[in-house]
Amino acid sequence: MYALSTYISHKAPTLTAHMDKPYHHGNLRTALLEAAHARLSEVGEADLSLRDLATRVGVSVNASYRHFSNKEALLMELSAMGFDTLRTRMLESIQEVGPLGPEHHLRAAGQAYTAFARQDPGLYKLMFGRKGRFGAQARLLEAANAAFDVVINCVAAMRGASPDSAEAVKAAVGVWSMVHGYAMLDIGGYLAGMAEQKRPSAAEVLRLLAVDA
Amino acid sequence: MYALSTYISHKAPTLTAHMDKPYHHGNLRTALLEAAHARLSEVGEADLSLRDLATRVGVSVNASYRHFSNKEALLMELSAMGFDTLRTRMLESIQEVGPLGPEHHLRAAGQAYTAFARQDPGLYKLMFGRKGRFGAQARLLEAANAAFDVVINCVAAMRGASPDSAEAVKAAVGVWSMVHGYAMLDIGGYLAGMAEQKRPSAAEVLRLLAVDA
DNA sequence: CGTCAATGTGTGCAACGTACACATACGAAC
DNA sequence: GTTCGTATGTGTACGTTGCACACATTGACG
Repeated sequence: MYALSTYISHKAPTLTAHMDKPYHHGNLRTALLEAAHARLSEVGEADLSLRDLATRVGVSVNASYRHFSNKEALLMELSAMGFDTLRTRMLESIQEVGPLGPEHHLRAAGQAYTAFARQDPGLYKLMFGRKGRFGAQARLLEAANAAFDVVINCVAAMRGASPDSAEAVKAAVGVWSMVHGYAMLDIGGYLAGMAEQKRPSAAEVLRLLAVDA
Repeated sequence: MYALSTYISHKAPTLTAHMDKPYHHGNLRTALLEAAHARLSEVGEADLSLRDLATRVGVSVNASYRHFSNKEALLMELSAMGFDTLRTRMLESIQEVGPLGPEHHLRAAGQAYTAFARQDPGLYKLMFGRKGRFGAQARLLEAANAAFDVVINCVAAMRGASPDSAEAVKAAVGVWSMVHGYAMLDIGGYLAGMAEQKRPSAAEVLRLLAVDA
């Protein structure tokens, strides 16, 4: 019934007299985040309820308020973790490519990016719905910027420019826009209605970009 | 207190005995849509409530169920209207450009597009959050496709290809992705944190596209 | 062994979407 | 013009939600 990691608690929780369930969960914070993540692939942010999450994890609703000040805080942390994962995925697929040059790196990162969005559309939508709602949250901001830096570095290398230069950043914003827009249209179902031979792949769309110009 | 068009009712509503307010609103459907639209610029979809809308329009909550089967239906219609407006804005700005050629037309459309998103970020987010939630709604689908057709036609003209050709559609998806992604990043506040001289304008980003290649 | 901070539970509240029964008003048929 | 059906409004009620508050249980540390 529990997610796997639920059992991997740092402090082994003791059992009550009825010995059926420990009073302390042992890893509630992580378990809640995982439950939210899992649920997001089924129902969409609007239908995600704290009560449901708590029940699934086997705990009272209010226990979650010991770990997150409110629902928004939980979603915020989940979003930030999403950006962390996205960054890792891009870095991994860049490393797999090896020393073939920055344009191959960018292509690989783009591929990893759209793969992430497609694999986890609920989380992806959540990630880009958080910010700007009520001012930037530091944790989320940093995670998002760290992911963006991967793109900037690729683009800067392609142009032989510094990652701090305006031209590199501007081009990187263009790349990010393209990939993000494609991912959103895709997971939003806006491409699904098109005839197969007219629907471009992520790679085809990326090829329209003149990054090194 | 009412939105302007609230008073422009087709059937002039009669007053009750107390003569302070007509029993029938006269234009409730439109008034609700307008109220929702207005509210969206202040609070975001998640905090939009039917009760609040009804109160603002001066009507009981359940009256709205005579015009929309549920909240989602109202938002769906509002989204579709958004796509209608977006299409109109693009067409208007294309017409203003005149016979300068398709690349100028595309640029103008892109400009109108991002302007629309910036002017009405709440509505814009709503529009792209609806579809795919539970299958396509015909009305919404048509409106979205009609707007997309404007882009396809521009791109097809630029390439001297048929709007039905796969190459035109694929390139148009690329353009749409780019503009949509940029708009989303912009109104999501993801560009706001960047230094001014590093933050590209919509036009700069669009210039990265090799549409006619 | 006693105490305290961390972490859990139970109860309660206001707001939400929406279903159901009923009230009102307008237009068409007689 | 009265009658009557249909469109459109209201009132009440129910289940669910996020969250606040008081209280219970536990493990760690003196």
